[in-house]
Formats: sequence, C-alpha cells, structure tokens
Amino acid sequence: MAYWLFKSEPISYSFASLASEPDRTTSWEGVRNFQARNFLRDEMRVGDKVLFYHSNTETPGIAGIAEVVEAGSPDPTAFEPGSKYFDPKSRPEKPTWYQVKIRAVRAVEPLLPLSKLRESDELKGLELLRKGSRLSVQSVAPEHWRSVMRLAGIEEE
DNA sequence: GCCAACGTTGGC
DNA sequence: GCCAACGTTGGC
Repeated sequence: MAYWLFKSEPISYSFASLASEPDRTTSWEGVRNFQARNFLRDEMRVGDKVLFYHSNTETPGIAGIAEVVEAGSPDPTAFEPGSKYFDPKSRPEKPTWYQVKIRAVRAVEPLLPLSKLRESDELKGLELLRKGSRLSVQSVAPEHWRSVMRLAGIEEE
C-alpha cells in the first residue's frame, strides 16, 4: 500500500465536503499537472491512503484521511467543452488527464496545521514542506505517514 | 533547444 | 496584498 497527499482549497472543496457526500466519495478530477497525472494514472491503487490537505487558507494543514476506492481512469472533465477543465488535446481514445475516486475515512480534528508539521524533525524531506512545493498530488513515504498519524494522535491498527 | 514572459500556486 | 517558486508558452 502506498501513501499520498492531496491538496485542496477548502473554500472550493474541503474535507467536510468530501465527508458529506452521500457515499463519502468523490472523483478527484481537474488535475492538470503531468507529474500528478502520472501518480493518478500509473501508481495509485485501491486501498492506498491519502492525507487531505487544506491549502491557501487561514490555517493550512491536514484536515482528514481518505482512501483510494477506484484506481486511475480518464478524467471526463477534459472532454467537456463547457468545463473549466476542458482540454481539447485530450481525446477519449487517447486521454491526457486522469482521476481517481477517493473516500473520506476520518477527519483530523483539530486540523493538524502546517506549522506543526514544520516543527517535526521526523518530517524532514516531506515534499509538502519543501520550499516552493506546489504539486497538488504528492507521494508520502511510509515513515512520514506514521509520523503524521502520531502528530495527529491517531492510532492505526 | 534556449529562455524570457506570463499566469498560477500558496504561505505569510 | 506581497512575492517567491514553479510550470507553460511561444519567439527565435
């Protein structure tokens, strides 16, 4: 099993938004970065765990845990001319962009703020903490995942 | 292929 | 609002 971090601006879609979906799932669509696309298309597997991170907000930080419930599939918004994610270069027979489906597992309450993550020696090397890190879908090493769980006070089986 | 200009991200 | 870092675009 692998670990990931997804960024979202809570003003547009928060962890609470995900948790209040009828089945607590959503399709993570609209990613338009090739490195992130490669993760979505090639590397994510059902059962992988996801840190749900709130960016560009008053207190950025980890707001919840989610899991991958469907592996990568073509992102339909790229084919919709009306969509803000429309990309005419992506064709159904040769898609450029991919999505996965995730499900909310549990909230991190209170939110684990970025400032706390920065204080942790154990999290040195976490992509999120790298200066200039902008990738919206990131890989998380298992030892970093365990450190985050500890900081969040979450016991895992 | 180089690289300047530009738009976006996202912490602060 | 500021601004550094980054990805993309397009002229050459």
